[in-house]
Amino acid sequence: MSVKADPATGNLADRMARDIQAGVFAPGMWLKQVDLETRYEAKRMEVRRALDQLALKRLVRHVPNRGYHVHVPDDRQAEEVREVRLILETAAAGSIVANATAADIAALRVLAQRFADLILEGTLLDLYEANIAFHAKLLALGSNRELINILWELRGRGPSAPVTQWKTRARIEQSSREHFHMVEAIAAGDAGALRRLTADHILQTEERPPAHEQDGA
Amino acid sequence: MSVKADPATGNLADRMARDIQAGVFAPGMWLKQVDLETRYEAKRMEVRRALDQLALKRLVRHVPNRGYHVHVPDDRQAEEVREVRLILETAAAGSIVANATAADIAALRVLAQRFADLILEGTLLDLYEANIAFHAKLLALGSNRELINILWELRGRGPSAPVTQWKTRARIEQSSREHFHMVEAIAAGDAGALRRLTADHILQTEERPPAHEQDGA
DNA sequence: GGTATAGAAATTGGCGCCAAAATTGGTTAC
DNA sequence: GTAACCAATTTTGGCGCCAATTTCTATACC
Repeated sequence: MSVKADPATGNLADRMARDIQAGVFAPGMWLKQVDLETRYEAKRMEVRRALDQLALKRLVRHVPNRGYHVHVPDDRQAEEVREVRLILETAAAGSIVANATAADIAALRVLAQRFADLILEGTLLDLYEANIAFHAKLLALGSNRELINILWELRGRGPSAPVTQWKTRARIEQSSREHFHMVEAIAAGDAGALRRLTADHILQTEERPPAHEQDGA
Repeated sequence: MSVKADPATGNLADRMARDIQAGVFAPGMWLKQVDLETRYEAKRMEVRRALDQLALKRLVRHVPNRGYHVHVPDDRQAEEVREVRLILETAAAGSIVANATAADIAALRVLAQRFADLILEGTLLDLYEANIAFHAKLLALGSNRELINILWELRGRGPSAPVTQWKTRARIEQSSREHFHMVEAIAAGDAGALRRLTADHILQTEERPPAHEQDGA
């Protein structure tokens, strides 16, 4: 696919963020400004600005006089990010269920299906994009925009999905099943089930038999 | 007061952020680069970089070819920020209580007392600093650093305390009392009480009679 | 043969200058 | 007297150049 000619500064940081998340740049890799210039067809200053923004978001680390390299989250940080995501996504579950219209649910089913289809036919990058699309649509249903923003930002801080999360085909397929289960929970108006499924999805715990007990918090 | 000669770039953004929060720059005010240059004794480029960082943190807004102005959070956003803070700070309460040593509690008492003393003797800015110090020490007890970072950043996004939160002397005194109550809850090892007090502190609800029922989530 | 050192190439990062755009103030026409 | 228009000043923002620092390479010495 061709690189779109969209040289907006803010957009460059986003594009680079996506590429980092998608695993185009390996963790720890040094990002040389000249390379980025040619790769994104951007001016030197835009590259520098984008790198500063990414450094502020902790996606890259800045070492004075050495440059910027892709940040490698240690285990502790990864675990902490998961914990915060767990807190916030479960907190958002209520309003997601409350706000979802029939059209929203249909759209989510389409996105979940697209992800499922791409397991066989698509590349890992396609899969990554489809996953992002599903979760974007899902989160957009929440009523608290600040919460959504933070979650979106937080998603970038964890380890990139293709590299560490989707290690095995089985794991990807489980993710896909979880997507469908989440949609069904929303369709059923069952916020508690959505919370439970979201927690499993983030923590990547093994699939449970359908539980009926009400465990709050 | 003299401006310290600390021209670290990242630090400049923080100093400006503090000044915005403290109300030095009125909401909506245009921040002219030359003024900032002289005020902070910084180079033009540092100012620009700091402004970009603040724009990314949503503390200022950037209008192309017009400049940067202090962001005015609308009511909806302010409410949403409060909601997220509520979720996260109550979530942190558990580990705060668990981690607090006797020395920590003593330190918190000192900081709460300093705030109380400054109600009479200090300026509004002193009060602001003391409040920050208390909450910094409090949050630092949490074990999840990511959560602490987000909360700290979130604090900047809400309306500045002196301008909108501490409207009346009575309100400030209630805040001070709540500080002490929070310390006592920690000393007693009562996470539930700390959660409740934190919620009240953020929402600025009226003081309740000491409740005993267990209301989770 | 391996290591240390010096020189060369490359990379980052800062500074100043200048053009484009906007605001201000004054002047003129209606 | 008011409104519109035009000129002058101010302000932002981009571009290119160059210095400081680091990394790579080749040579010499142990």
